[in-house]
Amino acid sequence: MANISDIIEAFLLDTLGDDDTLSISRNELANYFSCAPSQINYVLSTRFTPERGYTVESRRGGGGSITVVRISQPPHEMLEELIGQTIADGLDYHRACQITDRMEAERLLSRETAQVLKIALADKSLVAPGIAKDGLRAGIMKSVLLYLLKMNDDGIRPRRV
Amino acid sequence: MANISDIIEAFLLDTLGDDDTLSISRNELANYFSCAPSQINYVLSTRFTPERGYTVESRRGGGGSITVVRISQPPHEMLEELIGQTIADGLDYHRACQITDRMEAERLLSRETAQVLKIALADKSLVAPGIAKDGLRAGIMKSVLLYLLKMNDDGIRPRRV
DNA sequence: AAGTCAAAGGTCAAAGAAAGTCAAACTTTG
DNA sequence: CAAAGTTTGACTTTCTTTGACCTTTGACTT
Repeated sequence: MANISDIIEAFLLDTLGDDDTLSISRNELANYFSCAPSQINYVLSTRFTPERGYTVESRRGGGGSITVVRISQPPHEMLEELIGQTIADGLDYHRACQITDRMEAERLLSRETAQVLKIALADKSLVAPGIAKDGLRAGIMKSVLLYLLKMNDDGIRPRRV
Repeated sequence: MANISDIIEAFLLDTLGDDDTLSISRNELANYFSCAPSQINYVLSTRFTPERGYTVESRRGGGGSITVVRISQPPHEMLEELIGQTIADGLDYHRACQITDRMEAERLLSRETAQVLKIALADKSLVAPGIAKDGLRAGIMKSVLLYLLKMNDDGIRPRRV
């Protein structure tokens, strides 16, 4: 955690607090952290992405600024979107973690469940000689997402399968 | 016992002490012990395995580092037993559900997590042409069980995998 | 209204900083 | 001696930092 990017990310999240929008000046921020202004763009484009539930807007010119927006989306919409992305063509572990983290952040999964799901989807867990793990992962993830979608749609508490 | 790997292992264990996570810089460590950086990977992959109660996380790039996470100090008997059975010769869905239910009953898993796990282990989630699903299931279940040793042993907050 | 210009922010690629992989060489051990 | 375990180093991948150059915008002239 000794890199500037993480620190700036933390700062932004903290400043954001419970609000869902935050406007700042790129130059001021860069100055505050004594880094190149483009560093701010780097942080924004790697951490405040739609995948993680954020959007960034900005205006140039005098008095311009950057606005970070937390996206709020109804659960089933988000799930559908994630399912769409998952079907595509396999899911590597990294992306699987992103999706899981996102679901956790959106309270669609408890911390524990998210954790266990990640374990289940890890390369180590998927012992499949000669089989594309990414495809396997996609299949599992999709099932889980569909299950959550269903739960969510009819508000039923999870029960025996 | 005078080989570097053992010494590094001892050092890490000692530094870990009573904590359950330890972050270090691979290069610094290698430098400290005057060995090749990849030696550290060797130590981690042979000694800090899930079987022995550890997992390892890492990040590359500037400010990157390696984190060793202790899953469990003393292996828990019931889980060990289950793991043993699981490794044996594959796991059909039915048996997977039994184990999952048992874990739920033992309060090792919440209802939600148990549910999601079952979904993940269902036949239809495991799209693997020509691969023994039972073997796959065993691998996944084994990983999850190993992970759970930690929550059970010391109720520590789950963290990133 | 058109032109000018400084003040924002944006882009991109190169350099730097870690960590990961893998196979070959070497050492121990049964 | 053969098998198993270690050690090394060359090469790869991923992530971060920096800086040079580009585009947009609004205010201020003329």
